[in-house]
Amino acid sequence: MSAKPPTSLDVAREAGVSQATVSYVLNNRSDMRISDETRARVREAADRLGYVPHAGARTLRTGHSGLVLVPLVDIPYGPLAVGLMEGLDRELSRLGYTMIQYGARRLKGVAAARAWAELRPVAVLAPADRLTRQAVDVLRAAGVKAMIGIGDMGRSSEIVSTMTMDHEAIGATAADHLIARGSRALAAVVPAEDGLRDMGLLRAAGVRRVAAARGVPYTQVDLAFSEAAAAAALDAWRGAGGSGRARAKHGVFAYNDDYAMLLMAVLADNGISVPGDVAVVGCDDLPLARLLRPRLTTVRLDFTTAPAVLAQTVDEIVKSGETTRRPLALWSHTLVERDST
Amino acid sequence: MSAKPPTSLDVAREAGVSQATVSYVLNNRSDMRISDETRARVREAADRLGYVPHAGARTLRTGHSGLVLVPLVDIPYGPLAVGLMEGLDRELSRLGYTMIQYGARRLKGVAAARAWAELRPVAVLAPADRLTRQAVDVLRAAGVKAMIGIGDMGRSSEIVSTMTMDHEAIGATAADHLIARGSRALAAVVPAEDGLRDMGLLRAAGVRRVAAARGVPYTQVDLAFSEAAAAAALDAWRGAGGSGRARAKHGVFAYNDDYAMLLMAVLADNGISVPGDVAVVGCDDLPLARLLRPRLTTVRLDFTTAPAVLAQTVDEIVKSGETTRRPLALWSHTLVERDST
DNA sequence: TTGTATGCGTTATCAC
DNA sequence: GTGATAACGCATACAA
Repeated sequence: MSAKPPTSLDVAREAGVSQATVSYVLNNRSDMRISDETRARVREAADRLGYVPHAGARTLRTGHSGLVLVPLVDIPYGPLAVGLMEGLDRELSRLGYTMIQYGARRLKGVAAARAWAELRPVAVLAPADRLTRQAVDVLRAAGVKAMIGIGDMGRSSEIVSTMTMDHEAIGATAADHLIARGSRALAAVVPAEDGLRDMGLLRAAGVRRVAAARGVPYTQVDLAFSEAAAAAALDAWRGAGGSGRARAKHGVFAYNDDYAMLLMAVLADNGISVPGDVAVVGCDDLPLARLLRPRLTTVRLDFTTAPAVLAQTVDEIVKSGETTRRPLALWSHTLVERDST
Repeated sequence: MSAKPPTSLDVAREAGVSQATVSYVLNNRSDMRISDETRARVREAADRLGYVPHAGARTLRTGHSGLVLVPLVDIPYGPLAVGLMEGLDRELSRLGYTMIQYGARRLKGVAAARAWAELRPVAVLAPADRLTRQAVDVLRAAGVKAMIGIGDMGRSSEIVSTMTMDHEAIGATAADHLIARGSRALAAVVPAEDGLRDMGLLRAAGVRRVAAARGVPYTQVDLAFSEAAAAAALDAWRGAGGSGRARAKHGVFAYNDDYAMLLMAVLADNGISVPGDVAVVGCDDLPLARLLRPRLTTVRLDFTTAPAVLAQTVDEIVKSGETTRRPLALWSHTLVERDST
């Protein structure tokens, strides 16, 4: 029933001027001297008609969309990721870009990249493992200027600039603290979940490194997120002489706060005292984890500077056309000591 | 450094055919009889050049973008919301639409609607309170066919089809269960947070209604998400004769699992036994909440059918051009009894 | 200071 | 079966 959306030509007719004048006025082009009276007439006409410019047409004409595509689909959603996205959106729009989340979940591999390329974004911020050689070629051929990988696990950093997370350092920080608080045997939880396992291994490597340097025994605990799995892991650990006669106080880095909560629930069920028998460190500083008793010592990740730096980086790469790869370390971490260590 | 992206004309030249033939082949138009050999040549040429069609140009020509805009920015992110979005993305792409998240956070009110309208989406699924009369006018004028509000709180359902949540029923379910488990005094937590308060009031209304029907006293507990606030609320409640000499067993519906965890932490700190002295019911069935001891009884929300129905509804409205408003009740809830009641 | 004309990449209407 | 051509809405070089 609704008529077709008004175009700039409609506005021109309504205001009694030419289409070009409408464009000049609505884009605030100061190099074209336009009388204030004409400006007012155009603006009023546009308002009256409810005119909204057609982004596709503008993109076609100008050759750039200002779109920044952020197809972060299967990242672990939580307060941290949401905060990062919100900040990024804010900073990018401040620089004149339009941030859009478009996953194209159904498409795998290079097909997904093609779907992204159809929108002719000026930049793509995607999980690093999605930016394969082929995907990057497709995107670059489609005119994408800046491509930044998020959450590098090592390999893909060869291809594009990547926002790395030094997971090993996180594990090391936790391990250092555990030893400082008296642990004489260390363990690290590695999640069994597909998307988390790689990060878990890196964090565990940090724990192992510290354990080796300090000369304390180290155990890797592969763990699915269920009470049953945790209980089984605990039994196995006890069977191996865990907190038994060895008498060495154990320290566990639980990968993150979720796993730490799982662990502490099972430890409590089995009458193992925290931090008396076992000390536990989480990661993320989730609001919920502070409600644990004892309160959870955790590694807090700080992304506050990331959005601004990331947006700035995108802008620079877009404007300079540079193709060099930068490593981006945009976060810091702090150990927050509470009662579980 | 990179040359401009290849166009369908480039593909035509490469394949030695006309531009129109390229379009026919790449769009699989069966009404035009094209020799298999030509088809193959075109496809190969497109692949070789890394040709990707220009979405903006296609939108301009065809008059429709296939874009479904989902500017859900400040909804409470959690496993539920993420699952809903993932399902919606899947179902919409199955129907040939392209789901995009674009918040335009910086823009308020009708300015945000204008930003959405620039993309000429075919449908917009937005928080119901953002789809004001004015915003709807802007979008409709820009050719948006279907507009669906998400998370109605009552008022805006007058304007567009809205996916409602019967929050009152959730509260009532919790209250019924609490009474069945022996509670003789009910309370409902209402979050102090801006985005949650309205929902909290609706859920609390359900508790109040059941309390009145069953003739048990009812208390509304306004609560910010902090241990200090919860401790203060507990003191106030005790001062008012809470679980003291009245001896009536109390049941609390804590709004959701997060607040339930807050509550149970503070109750434990004060030596109040759950469910002995106070029974607690949460909502959402968060994985983490199962780790509580005692395990948390909760109201599980089931959105499994929502994505398919929502996508189907969008498709029907788009294709029929209907403007009637439908109420959409796309979820169900179940009480999951555990140990806290 | 304002208007005219052209082209961006695509699809669709017509001839051939 | 295939190819030339127009039109979508906008921005801009150029003419007036």
